[in-house]
Amino acid sequence: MEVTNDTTDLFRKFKLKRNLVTLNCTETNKHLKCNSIYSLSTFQFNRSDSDMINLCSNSSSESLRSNTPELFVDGHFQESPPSTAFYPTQAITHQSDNFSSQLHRVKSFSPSCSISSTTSEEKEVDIRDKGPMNTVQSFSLSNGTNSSYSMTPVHQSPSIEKTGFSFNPTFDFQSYQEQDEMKNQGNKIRKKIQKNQSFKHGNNIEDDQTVHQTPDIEELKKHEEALLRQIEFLDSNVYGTEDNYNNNNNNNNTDYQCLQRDSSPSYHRQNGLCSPVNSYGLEKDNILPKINHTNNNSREKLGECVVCKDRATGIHYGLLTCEGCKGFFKRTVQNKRKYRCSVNGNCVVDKTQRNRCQHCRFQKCLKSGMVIGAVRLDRAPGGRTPENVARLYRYKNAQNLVISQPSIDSTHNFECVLMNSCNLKSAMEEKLNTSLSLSPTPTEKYRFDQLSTIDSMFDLLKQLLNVTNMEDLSLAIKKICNSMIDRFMLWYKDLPFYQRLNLELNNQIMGNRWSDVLFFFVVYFLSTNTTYSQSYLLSHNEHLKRLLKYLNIEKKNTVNNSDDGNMNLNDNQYIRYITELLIEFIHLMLQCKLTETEFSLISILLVTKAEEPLNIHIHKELNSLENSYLDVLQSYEVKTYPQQPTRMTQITLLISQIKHISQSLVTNRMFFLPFLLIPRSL
DNA sequence: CTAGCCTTGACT
DNA sequence: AGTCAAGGCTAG
Ligand SMILES: [Zn+2]
Ligand SMILES: [Zn+2]
Repeated sequence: MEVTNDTTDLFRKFKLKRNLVTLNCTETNKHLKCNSIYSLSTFQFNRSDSDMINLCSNSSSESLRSNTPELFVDGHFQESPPSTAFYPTQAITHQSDNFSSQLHRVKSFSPSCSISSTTSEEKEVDIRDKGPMNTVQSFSLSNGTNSSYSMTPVHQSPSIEKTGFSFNPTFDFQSYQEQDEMKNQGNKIRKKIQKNQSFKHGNNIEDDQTVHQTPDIEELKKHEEALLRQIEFLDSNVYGTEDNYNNNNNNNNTDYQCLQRDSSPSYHRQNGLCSPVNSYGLEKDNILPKINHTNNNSREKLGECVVCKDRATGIHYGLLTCEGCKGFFKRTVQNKRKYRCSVNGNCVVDKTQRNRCQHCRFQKCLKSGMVIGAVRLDRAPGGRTPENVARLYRYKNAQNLVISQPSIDSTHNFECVLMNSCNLKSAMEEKLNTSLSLSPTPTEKYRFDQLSTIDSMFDLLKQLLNVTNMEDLSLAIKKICNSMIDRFMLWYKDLPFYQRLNLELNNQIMGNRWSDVLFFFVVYFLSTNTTYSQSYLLSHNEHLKRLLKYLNIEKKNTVNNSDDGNMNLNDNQYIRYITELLIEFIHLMLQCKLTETEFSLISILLVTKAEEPLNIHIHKELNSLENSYLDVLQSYEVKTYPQQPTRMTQITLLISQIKHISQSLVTNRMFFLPFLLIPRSL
């Protein structure tokens, strides 16, 4: 491929059709590198000839993790599609039809891939970006030796149109870029950590860009496969115990219920190669109102718009909606319009009033589950819904079915609960209560992708980084805790065993374990964020300084409420004690340098530990669950850190410390303590 | 801007 | 040929 410096020339070499870029490559024995600036979006490679094309991920550690950037529209995050490989049991993911074995690694969200061709014939490689934008955003090409070229579709000369790029000129590409940049910071940090102690000992990925990545990948693949096998075993094991349990207790009428294991949505274990046909999981029987017998008019039988109750014309952007809401949603997303509610954000959205407030209408669209990513960036009409969007539909639909009880109603004013007292526990309880009883309004659960929970948690915490004023911080912490709890619940509900445990138990676990997980997240955030020096994190003075400042503010804000505002002398002693503990814990975390696998396993272990006084059978059930995950962790440690035989013990210690500290923080109403350390300067 | 109607294009 | 869910067009 003749490479020139002229980007428009480069563009001519790319035929773009919808989300498809065709790269014609005639280079011999050279390596071409394609990097998406969305460093973490997915690529799928199709090749049109039968020659061998090697596709390698440049940074193998990356493949373990996916982070598709989120869209930010009108004050709300739109979820990105479920990712792969973060939670062990979900490591197997959808895979495109065309490739299976060869591209196994690549399909899992590798940020950058290299293509090497071995013949001199012209090659055609289709690069299909499966990222959230559903479009190839940008590529940089390098021929592996000296020069590299980058292409960004925006702000290019009109000649691009020849190639089929038809971006909306007003599309603010830059800002999307920046947002992604920001959102990915947390991952960069973790990336760094992984690089330091990745699976290959001392194999620096970056030094080795063009050749010999294969061993890395092989290694990783093996490792992943091993983990998967283990997990499959784990699953069957859990099923087994369940069966045993059921067999042994046919006569016992306990409150334990085996939740429809067989009808569990298949997306959990969807082992790739799902045909795109009807794969949304949008089974009409489930989502359409059953009115067929009353009115068989061909127009009416679709039902009513989920958003405004007008007559629906089909499924648009993932939801059964009317033409109006469809168009409105499309215009809003295409033009990136921002609305503001002139009242209080609670306007009624129905057929007659839907045009009164655009803000509230769009909010309802989002809350109901319309998918921003389904609005095509390239505006190409026709065709089928791409897999990444279909996956989202599937995901939402599954959520819809799994959570039989309506979940957290985000319009409910939990913030008040948090503002008035620091007692997060009551807020949590309230959340759980409402989540059990309240109306079936679709909720925030739709807005956010389960599998990037960790990232979204980190995004929340990142908001605290630049707070300089203690008063703001105090407010922000409460807000963020609130959101984190929501996300925690979503995270939990997507764990593989959620559907197997009964609702009561699940709620009990969520109600008792949220603090452990949140606390762990925060400290993990602190310990992996490179902006903090070790001396800062371990300084008693810094801890106490911030804490006292915070308590003063709190005191001021709660003059009338002596219940929360009064810190007595005992508290002073407690403060010393807890600070000591916390610092010790942070120290341990810094030493451990947890990998993401460990991080996710620990999170799961935190919720699977059976501590509550439970029915003996349930206790057993939880125990075996915990043990299975412990086994996974154990085998992971043996494989990954053979030179650190005590690592497993260390992690067990970590877990017990987490539980101790977080419980202590909650009972003493000091849960905010670790949050105080986040701002860079106060 | 809105929303009804029309065109597209992948897939059955 | 028919279905579905994208986008486009345009009178109101
Ligand atoms: Zn509607
Ligand atoms: Zn409004």
